[in-house]
Amino acid sequence: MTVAGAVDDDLWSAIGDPTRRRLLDLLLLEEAGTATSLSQQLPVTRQAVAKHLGVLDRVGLVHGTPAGREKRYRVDDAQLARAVAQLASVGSAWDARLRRIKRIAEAIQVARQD
Amino acid sequence: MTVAGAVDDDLWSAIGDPTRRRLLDLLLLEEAGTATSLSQQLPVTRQAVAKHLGVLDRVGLVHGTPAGREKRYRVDDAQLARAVAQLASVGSAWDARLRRIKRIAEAIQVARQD
DNA sequence: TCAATACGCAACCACTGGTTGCATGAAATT
DNA sequence: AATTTCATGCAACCAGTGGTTGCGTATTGA
Repeated sequence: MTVAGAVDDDLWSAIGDPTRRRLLDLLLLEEAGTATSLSQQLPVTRQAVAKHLGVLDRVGLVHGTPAGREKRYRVDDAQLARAVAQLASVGSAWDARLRRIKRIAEAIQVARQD
Repeated sequence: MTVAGAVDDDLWSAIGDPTRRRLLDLLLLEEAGTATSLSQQLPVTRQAVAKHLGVLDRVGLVHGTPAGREKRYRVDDAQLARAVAQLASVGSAWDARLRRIKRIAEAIQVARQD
């Protein structure tokens, strides 16, 4: 099994952006949020957040429902769980390869220094 | 502890690119490689690979040493282990939050469908 | 009714992943 | 020794994207 499958690429690129990660963070904390409410807790404009919510919505990690004059976004738990699983999968694959080359011992020690 | 710390962003952006992930993959498999040798196993040009190796080198995930007319790159095991650890950390943080909202049960089942 | 607020669209800028083209330097061949 | 080959590096260029500002529109509430 190859670590970097083409299927996961959109998911990765969605999760790969720091602003989008923080967005998911906020949505997990607050259960729901609009572009403007979220933008107030981030160092970017409302429009930037709106674009990000757009790509997250397109990938399915988030779902937005119009509520009057505002559009409320929520995390799609199943999709995020799926994403987390893929994260873990890539990580463990690399980990396994590092371990297989038997240089993992010192590597872990150095990695624990931060 | 916040999931998306500013410190990790360069590491994430390095790992976030699909081509760079595949590059790391290849380097883990073959122990070492040059821009040209790696580009032959990827659907991108040698120059693109060279640029990617440049950013991976700058972040420290990879290290290139000149050997005659070619420049041989190897993975930095410690750094990659560190990166994998951060991957896992973000994943488990999200996982914990999903779990804490107690909707995790069905989410996992749906996620297992692929 | 009218002001405030939340959204969407469009134009614009900077950066980045990708390309092609060319120049340079080391290796190998004759 | 001279030449050809091969790997690298640099520069220009293009497309996509994260970010901004500006404006128009619709819903809410005074």
